Amino acid sequence: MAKNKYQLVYDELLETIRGGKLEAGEVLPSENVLSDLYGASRETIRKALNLLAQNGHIQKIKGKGSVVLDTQRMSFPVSGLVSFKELSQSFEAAAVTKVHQFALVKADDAIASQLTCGPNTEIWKIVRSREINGEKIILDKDYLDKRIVPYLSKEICENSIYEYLEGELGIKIGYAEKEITVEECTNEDRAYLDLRDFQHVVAVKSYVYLDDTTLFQYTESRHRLDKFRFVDFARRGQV
Amino acid sequence: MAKNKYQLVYDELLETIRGGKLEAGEVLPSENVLSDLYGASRETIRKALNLLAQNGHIQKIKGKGSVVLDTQRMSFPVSGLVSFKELSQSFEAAAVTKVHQFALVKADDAIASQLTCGPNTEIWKIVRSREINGEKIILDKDYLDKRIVPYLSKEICENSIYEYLEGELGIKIGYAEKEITVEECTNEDRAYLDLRDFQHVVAVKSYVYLDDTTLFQYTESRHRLDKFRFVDFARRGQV
DNA sequence: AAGTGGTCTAGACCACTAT
DNA sequence: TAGTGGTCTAGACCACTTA
Repeated sequence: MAKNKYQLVYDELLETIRGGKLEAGEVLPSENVLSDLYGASRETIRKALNLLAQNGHIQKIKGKGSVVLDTQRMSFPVSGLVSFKELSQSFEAAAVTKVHQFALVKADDAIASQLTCGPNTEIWKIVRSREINGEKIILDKDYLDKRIVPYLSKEICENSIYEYLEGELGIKIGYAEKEITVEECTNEDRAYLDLRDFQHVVAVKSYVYLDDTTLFQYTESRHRLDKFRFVDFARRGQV
Repeated sequence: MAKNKYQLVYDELLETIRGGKLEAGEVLPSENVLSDLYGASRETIRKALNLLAQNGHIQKIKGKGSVVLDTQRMSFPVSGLVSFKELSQSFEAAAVTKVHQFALVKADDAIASQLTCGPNTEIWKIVRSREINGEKIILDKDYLDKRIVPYLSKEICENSIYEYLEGELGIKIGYAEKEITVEECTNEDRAYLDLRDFQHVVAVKSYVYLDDTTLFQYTESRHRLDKFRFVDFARRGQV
């Protein structure tokens, strides 16, 4: 559970916002009031509020207060680091994962360059398709460094790999670099996806790092054009 | 100028990283050392370091220090809020902006719903194409609320609107919501862009807000498929 | 054991917004 | 003028890494 005081404040405030107890446009209690309310220093309260601001839930206005933003407008953010399982829960749609390939392979040149590891490094290779409302829409190709993930199974891949890594293995994921481009369909895309007559797919390539800056995963997620949507919340300056 | 102490520290540290004085993998001086160095309290130093971490320049590791990340790997980030002009400067390519439409119009229903303003509100409508290396690749359609931007000219649009808003008018942009999807080409796309025989474009829709949560701009940026690239840096937890 | 970053405090002064 | 958020300080204790 949230053992840090600022995370606790963050969670509770987010809940009151999400729960609709505060409408968009209303202001949160002032920092001093919250400070008394939670028995926390003002800086600790500010830490929680700044997190809410970063994630697009409030806007802090000098002299006024912390205004609640309309978070429904764009609905859920696909931004940041979220796994497919977390995503599909927002969908509320029937999502089915099918594992097409699951193997432990030696890194060839292509993989080695993506994971910046030596050739012959042992790598888990997983190919999965994601079916939503009866159509195979997304093709996920994952490569995981076995030195970091010693064990894996087909069953885990049918569920959520992230859930396993963070929950079971206690692996702490630090950050990721993502690139979104549009590429021509490959034969692999056509084999595993319901592509209709689209000539292109949206390719999302992710490099995932541990807390200690170790690169341990490369993922290529290929989406059918018409079903792709990416939402982002961005701030101009820094918080 | 950076009048805040933590911004000054941020700028200087970023410069030493960018300038190559620190290689990827090396560690910054510890927070206590930087604290002495800059004559600032440790919390102030931490504020600067957390900004560097958020923006993907360093990774802070407990017990070790602040490790410099390889920021070249993905090259420039298109993420966050950047205008086309800032972007094209990174390109180093010949970028030409052509203004196709520049007019003050009354909001019709379509625009009014995007800008959540009443009908008949006065809106600047600008349509521009962006040419890179001799090809018209991007079509930008901007709608700006005249109540916020009282004056605008074709010349300004040929340059950077953001530069004008922030520099000349002193408008403080707070945040933006962005959505990336793929759409079928319209006749407008075909008229203004060198589309070859692509059937789709990447559509980036942005809603831009002021510091005080006023929505004042809606922009639709339409990119030719093969030239689109979006790079993102994401952290799992919060900083 | 020494050094690192992570959390938290109690207080200060400032700039801005409301009235 | 009173209240708000923004910056900054000096100090404390903790968890973690390294030697």
